[in-house]
Amino acid sequence: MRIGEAAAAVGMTTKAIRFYEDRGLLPPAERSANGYRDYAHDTVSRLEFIRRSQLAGLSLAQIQGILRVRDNGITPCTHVQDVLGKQLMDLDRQIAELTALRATVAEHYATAEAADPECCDAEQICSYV
Amino acid sequence: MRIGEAAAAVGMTTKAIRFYEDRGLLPPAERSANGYRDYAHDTVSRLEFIRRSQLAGLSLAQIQGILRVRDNGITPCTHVQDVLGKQLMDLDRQIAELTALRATVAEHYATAEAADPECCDAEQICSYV
DNA sequence: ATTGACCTTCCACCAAGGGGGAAGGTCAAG
DNA sequence: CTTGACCTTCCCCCTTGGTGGAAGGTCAAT
Repeated sequence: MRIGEAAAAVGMTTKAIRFYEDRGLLPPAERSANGYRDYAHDTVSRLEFIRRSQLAGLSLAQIQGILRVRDNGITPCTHVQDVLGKQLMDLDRQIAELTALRATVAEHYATAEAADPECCDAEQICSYV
Repeated sequence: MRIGEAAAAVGMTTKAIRFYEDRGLLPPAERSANGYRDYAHDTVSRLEFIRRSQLAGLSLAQIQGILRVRDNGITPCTHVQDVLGKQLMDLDRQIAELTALRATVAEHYATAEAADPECCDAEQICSYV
């Protein structure tokens, strides 16, 4: 199948598919006699795996790591578990950071609600932040 | 004061200060006879305001908006409250998104822990994602 | 007079994940 | 035989918040 069909099959753009090939997430495509990329059906599975992984918030680099393991003939289960574990820790860290930031901003907001606008000192631009 | 002194006073790089000027967060600097930027003391306050605002997670565009209001001679209190309110909503949205993503990833992770590695189907690369 | 520490401008680069569009080749249908 | 829909490679563009370096000017101290 040609790149446009593969793209339509998984709901990606042809640009994205070429980009993934360029980044090493897809092996260099087979070519038809006219030079067009010619994909086997398993490429669709691979693209769908990339999509599922992205939905799990994995970066292309992480996805590439998993695919490389699979391409070496090893079942990537252990590696995937590692990556998912790291991803969980990373998400927890991000959520904690955002939650802390939210508390700070909420505090500023409460100050701004309670304060007297006339007390604004031009020197420090704004005392609520 | 010269740019290096201003930078040292607030713990920024000279690069960052020129960048802020370029982005319109600072007015075009006064120049000494030799062409060097020559800052008045209130620039330091302005830079500190920028820093405080960044610590509250505001983007340079948002900070610029606040400074523009202040530069128009208006006390930016109301505008700042608006921006902080938007920031709170934005943070809540981001936290909700990350929390939902975390739940998804945790589910994948639990599946991976419970599943039999031998059931791995090469066709779909990895059934845990 | 020359070194060193400043300063100036401008241009390039980084993360991530692609999108836009040019210039050109290929192929089937009307 | 020409039109339209594909495909190819190529390079530039976007976001945000800067950083790095080159090429050159300025100034105080040695």
